[in-house]
Amino acid sequence: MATMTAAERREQEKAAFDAYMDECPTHQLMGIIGNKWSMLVLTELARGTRRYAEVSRALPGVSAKMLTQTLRSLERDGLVARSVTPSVPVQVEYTLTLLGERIVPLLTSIKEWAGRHIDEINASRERYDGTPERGGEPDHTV
Amino acid sequence: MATMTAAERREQEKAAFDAYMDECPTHQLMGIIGNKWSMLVLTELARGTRRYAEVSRALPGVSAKMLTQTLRSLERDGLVARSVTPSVPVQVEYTLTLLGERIVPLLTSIKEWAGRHIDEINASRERYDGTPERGGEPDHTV
DNA sequence: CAGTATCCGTGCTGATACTG
DNA sequence: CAGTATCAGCACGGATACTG
Repeated sequence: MATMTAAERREQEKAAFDAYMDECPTHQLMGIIGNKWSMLVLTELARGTRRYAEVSRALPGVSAKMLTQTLRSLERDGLVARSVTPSVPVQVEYTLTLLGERIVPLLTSIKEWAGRHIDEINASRERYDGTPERGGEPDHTV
Repeated sequence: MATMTAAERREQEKAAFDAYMDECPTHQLMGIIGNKWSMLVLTELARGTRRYAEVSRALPGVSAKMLTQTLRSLERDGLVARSVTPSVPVQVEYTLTLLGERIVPLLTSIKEWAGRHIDEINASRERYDGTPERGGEPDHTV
């Protein structure tokens, strides 16, 4: 059983790593909040219960498809609760669940870090993008 | 100038929102750490300076292309520093910058939250995926 | 109002092959 | 060793049209 080439070993390691990645809680969490609209929707719902159209209005860039998809996803993950009132035009309300409220502080942390450091990141990007042809520039601007 | 249809108003709001989104620090940050390998690479480098092949070995699932791309991206964002030693086979080392080290606690927060709540999320997903056909089930399981 | 259905472009991601 | 280059798949996201 120890008869295994290095290539086979690598294969196995990779497969194991892939399996690990699929189960990696962090990676799963990033899949949840890493997409374009989740954080925005969560942030809006953190302000209070909202109806579908209210969320839509708060996020002028979102299409109906993406909003529904995001909301469904968050509902499936147990972060958002959906309740339907069967009135004449049906009324659907979205609220943060307990779990959903528990993620808000984390979102706030992320937003705060972003706010505090994004300037530095953008400065770095400009340096990286803008100075490839002028190699002599000293780093005193940093 | 106030002559504007509701549709035009919406158009403008949407354009403004899109512009806002592009500059939104949080959204930018998610673009940085939200992709597949950034957090893993950052985490590995948080353990210490690593050479290209060392990072590659630590992350058996990553292809050379993606590793280079991720590393370049992080370098551009000023989170990682790349230093080349022109020895016979060139030696390239990657280290976290000061800014890179400042993001580590945030990454840790994310990982901790994920670790503490992923079970609940997965339970919710199983409930959501597994009970569509049995509608009569009361909610006492929640 | 609150969605669903469909089509489609872009970009992220990866496999493979090649290089100084 | 540390990449680069090219090709290809597919999921993400969006525009548009339609529905109970």
